[in-house]
Amino acid sequence: MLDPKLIRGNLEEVATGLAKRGFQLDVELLRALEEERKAIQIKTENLQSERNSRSKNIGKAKAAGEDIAPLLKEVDQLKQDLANAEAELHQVQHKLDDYLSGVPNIPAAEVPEGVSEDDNVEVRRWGSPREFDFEVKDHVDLGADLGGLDFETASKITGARFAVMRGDIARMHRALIQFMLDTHLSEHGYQEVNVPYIVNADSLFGTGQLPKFAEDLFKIADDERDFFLIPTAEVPVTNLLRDELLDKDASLPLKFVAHTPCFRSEAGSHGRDTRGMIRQHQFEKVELVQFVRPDESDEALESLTANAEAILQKLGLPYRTVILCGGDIGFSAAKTYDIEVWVPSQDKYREISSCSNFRDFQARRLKARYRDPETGKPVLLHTLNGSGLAIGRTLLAVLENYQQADGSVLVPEVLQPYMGGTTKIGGV
RNA sequence: GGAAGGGUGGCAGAGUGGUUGAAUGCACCGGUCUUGAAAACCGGCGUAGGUUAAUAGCCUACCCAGGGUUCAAAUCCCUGCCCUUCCGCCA
Repeated sequence: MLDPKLIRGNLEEVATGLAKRGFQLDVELLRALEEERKAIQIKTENLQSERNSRSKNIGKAKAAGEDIAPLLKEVDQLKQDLANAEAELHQVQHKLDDYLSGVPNIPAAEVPEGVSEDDNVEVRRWGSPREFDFEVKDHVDLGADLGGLDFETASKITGARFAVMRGDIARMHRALIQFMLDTHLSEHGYQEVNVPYIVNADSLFGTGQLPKFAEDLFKIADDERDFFLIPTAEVPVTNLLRDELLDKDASLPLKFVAHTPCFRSEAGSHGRDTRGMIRQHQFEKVELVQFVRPDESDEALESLTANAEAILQKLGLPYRTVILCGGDIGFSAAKTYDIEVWVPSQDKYREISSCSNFRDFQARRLKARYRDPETGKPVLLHTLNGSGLAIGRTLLAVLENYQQADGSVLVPEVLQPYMGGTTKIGGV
């Protein structure tokens, strides 16, 4: 959520900022609603004030043993007027809230102009794609030949966009999780958390998935409760601080790492990436989340992104990092770097991590604050998160980049300790 | 699933219809005292919204949430959520 005061006082500037991401702010609607709100609120509060003072007088009169009947008569009309005014005020406020909760974050100044992912700008590249002297297989064929990746059985058990992993591939999948967690823990200073995979609507509102993106989520069928499967650990982890006010001596930044499954309905993605592990309804992810002071979030995004990139470097996987253009940036984000890993079978880089600075956009929805040691006043935190990394896509990248002519796959050195010293999957 | 008891400020914990945004203690901030610290004493100390040039005043809201009763609700009624204890079941 944007700061209502900012919008009120800088309508045109806000509209211009949002235009960069292709969002057209309804300036006229906001101006009208705001004008209405102001008038009704003042009226309502005046009536409330009058009710309060009259009620106090009645109390005093009664205590003094006076006849209060005439006083009650006086206040009769007031009661009705107040009820009307309050109802009217609620209505306007709901209209404003409904509209504002659907307004996305303003892109940062350095976010490039553009309308689609084609306009994203590469900021750096690491490693160089390997030259293969044989015909590369994609991970689906590799996995099938190795007997460790099975999409047919998964579709029997559940349906499309699920996978069964077996043997060394399942083990490598688990090894990747452990390796990433350990690296972020011991080298990057994150604290491990284990969180619920089912969340309520308030949590999803806090991080921005609701109210606009309900169709991307799996909702649990339950008459009594509004529960959803998490689309990313960002939701439960960022909501750790919902409705919290950190003590002024709280140590910031707070850096959390969590491993969770993620569930996405992939509505609107029909026909895209239907083959293989790229786009599944269920996948696992190691997620990085930071809560920082407002003046430190720009720098925090750089280090968080570097933390995610470090995983790819240790795994020896070539990648590039792009900054998302205005048209491609997510609803809640002010600035996002995507990290894209080299996928040999597709001869291109594919997203494996998305690292974003949300500034105070999520924190305002969440009411996640800390007490400024200088002023003693509550201040909204800045939130950031990024995949560090998506496990399925990392597995896919390892399989394809480390494949050998005989169909076997070498195990990256850093994973070997997590696989009982195994150096190769398949082959002889 | 059955039974009972609870949700009040950063924390603990009073308060059952009226001048209570809320006693008291702890914590915290400022001051006095002290060589310094502690103790003691004095003062301050919630959040959000509105108005405003103002982080000055003033007004409003908030005692889990949402409704209701009333001139007036932390206090009474209803619904929901959450927590605790006991029993049952269960990984």
